[in-house]
Amino acid sequence: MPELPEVETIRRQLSRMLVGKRVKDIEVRNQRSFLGESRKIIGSKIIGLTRRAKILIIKLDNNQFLVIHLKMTGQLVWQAKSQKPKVKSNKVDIVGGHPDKVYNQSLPHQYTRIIFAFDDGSQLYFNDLRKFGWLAVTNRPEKYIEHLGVEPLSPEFNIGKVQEIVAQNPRAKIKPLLMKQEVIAGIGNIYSDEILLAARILPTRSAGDLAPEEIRALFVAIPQILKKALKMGGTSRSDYLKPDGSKGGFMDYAMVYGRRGQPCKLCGATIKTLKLAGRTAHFCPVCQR
DNA sequence: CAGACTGTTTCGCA
DNA sequence: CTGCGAAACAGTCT
Repeated sequence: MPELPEVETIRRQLSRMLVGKRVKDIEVRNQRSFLGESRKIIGSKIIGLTRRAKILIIKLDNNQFLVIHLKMTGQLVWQAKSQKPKVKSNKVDIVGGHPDKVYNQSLPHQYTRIIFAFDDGSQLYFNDLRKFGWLAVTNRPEKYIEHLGVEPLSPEFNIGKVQEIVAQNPRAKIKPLLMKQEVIAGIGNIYSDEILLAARILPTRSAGDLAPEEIRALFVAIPQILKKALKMGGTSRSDYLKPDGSKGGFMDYAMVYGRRGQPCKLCGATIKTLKLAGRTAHFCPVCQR
């Protein structure tokens, strides 16, 4: 699924496409993908999009909100009036997981769970192969985000905050800690691996064992990696697409993620993996200590 | 062919 | 506290 850079990319693109449009109709093709009552936003106008962690929040003009979590395989693909479907493959190498081809077909398709129609004839498709993602209509979007930790690209994310996080979780392994949404919001498996390489820290290290200079390296690496990914439009491994149907470009820049057995781009040593908290951690045994 | 894997999150249990 | 496994689900990889 999209992590913070992917969701932020989607937010920026969708803002341009959706703000000012009125919701004309909503087709719920999979009931479990939709929470709340869709009729509460039919006829309402979209006035803004915000993001918290990996959650997208669309504000409407009647004090209702559409809250979206794409989870593992969710996509939001927008299509202008009477245009041909824009989902198309490009020359990104697929490393594994889900191939393009299940999603590379005209819309809607068998994985299209929700379809929004707007007053200008454009449409927004929510596709989700594994059905883990969801959309919710609510007048209290806070309840979906109040448990989340600091936003890593906000001013509140400073060196003191990182020191505090480490001090409060001394026994936690650093990779699972980075992915803990109630601690730092928005980092998932890909970027935790990339951040730890940039900071030269092994994923198995305990937070409490980090030297002050390593804590500083982490503080620098977190926004640095996330901003770089944002600049590339996010990472497309297989499922993730930007709302215009194109792919993110970060995968080509990944230093460790998805590169098991390949040479480290920094030192040439072979990239290794191990399982940590149920997730695969990729790391360079030479660069990271 | 079976079992292991996959970008997430939450919950129960050890 | 910490961490693991399982559960939502569907498809590919080994």
